Amino acid sequence: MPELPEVETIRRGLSKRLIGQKIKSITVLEKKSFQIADEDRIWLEESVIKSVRRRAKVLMIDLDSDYTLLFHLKMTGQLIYREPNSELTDNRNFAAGHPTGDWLMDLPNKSTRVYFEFEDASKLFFNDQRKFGWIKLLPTEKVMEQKFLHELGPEIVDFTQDKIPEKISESTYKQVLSAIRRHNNAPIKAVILDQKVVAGIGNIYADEGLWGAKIHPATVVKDLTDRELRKLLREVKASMTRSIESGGSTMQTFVKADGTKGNYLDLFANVFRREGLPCPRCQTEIIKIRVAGRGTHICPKCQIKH
DNA sequence: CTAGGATCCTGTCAGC
DNA sequence: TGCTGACAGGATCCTA
Repeated sequence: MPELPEVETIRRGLSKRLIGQKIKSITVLEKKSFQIADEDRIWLEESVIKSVRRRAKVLMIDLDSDYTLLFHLKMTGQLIYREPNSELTDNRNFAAGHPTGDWLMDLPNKSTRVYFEFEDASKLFFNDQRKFGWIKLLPTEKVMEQKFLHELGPEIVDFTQDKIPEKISESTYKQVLSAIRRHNNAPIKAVILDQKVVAGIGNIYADEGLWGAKIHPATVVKDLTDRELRKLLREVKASMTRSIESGGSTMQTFVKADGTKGNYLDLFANVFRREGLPCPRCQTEIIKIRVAGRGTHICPKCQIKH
């Protein structure tokens, strides 16, 4: 579920709240979600959080023990930070990730897999309905050697900057285009979802970018020009930027000011989960199809297969 | 090497 | 009201 913009939103939110905090205790309710050996726990308890980083969809919390906690939220992960004795919507609190009502519930609940308590009595809950997500611990200097991080393709731009860069660098274009072209017979949507080709694109931003570039997701790579592929990367980047700048999938966007439930996709999405609604460009009804084994949303008029 | 499908899990929703 | 199957904002593993 959470893609690069969602994880970046979490990074920004937790960075403000966690740096300098000392871990007092960790409660593991689901072993599968906490892939850390008992003997390595000494690197966690009593350690202080130094920084919060991100690479692709992986969140990294660096500790003063020179170990790093790694989080992957996969489809249904959430991170929920709560101050003691505070109202749920108090802006000292923070929740982001898969948008469900867990954000507003007493915690831990049945989806809570692991939670951390800090010295000031604040808590960080890792909730994950489907249990695909995980937490790992590695020496900080070994983090980037891990296969799943080492093999990642480039990010389109550096989204961790406060001011997100306007332009994609020429070296990134070249690197990503040559990686895309290694999959000449595959549908373009499948290729941009491959984290080894380009890091951080998931189902939402794939659909949004393809709509922006007017490319049918089932078009095979060899039928696309470099110009079309460059346009696609620009559109993905624009959609991700709008998502991050609108606050992403946070509790603040989930609960509207009048108390009703909002949908953060409304803040930036043109096609994703909008089947049956008019295309914002040509008013044709958006349809849902299957491409690369994933639900896929397109405008059947704007996005014609080559 | 690439391409495509099954798989890990829990919950929800449409259709009978 | 059950029940059943499809599906879900991810990525790996297996086979051809």
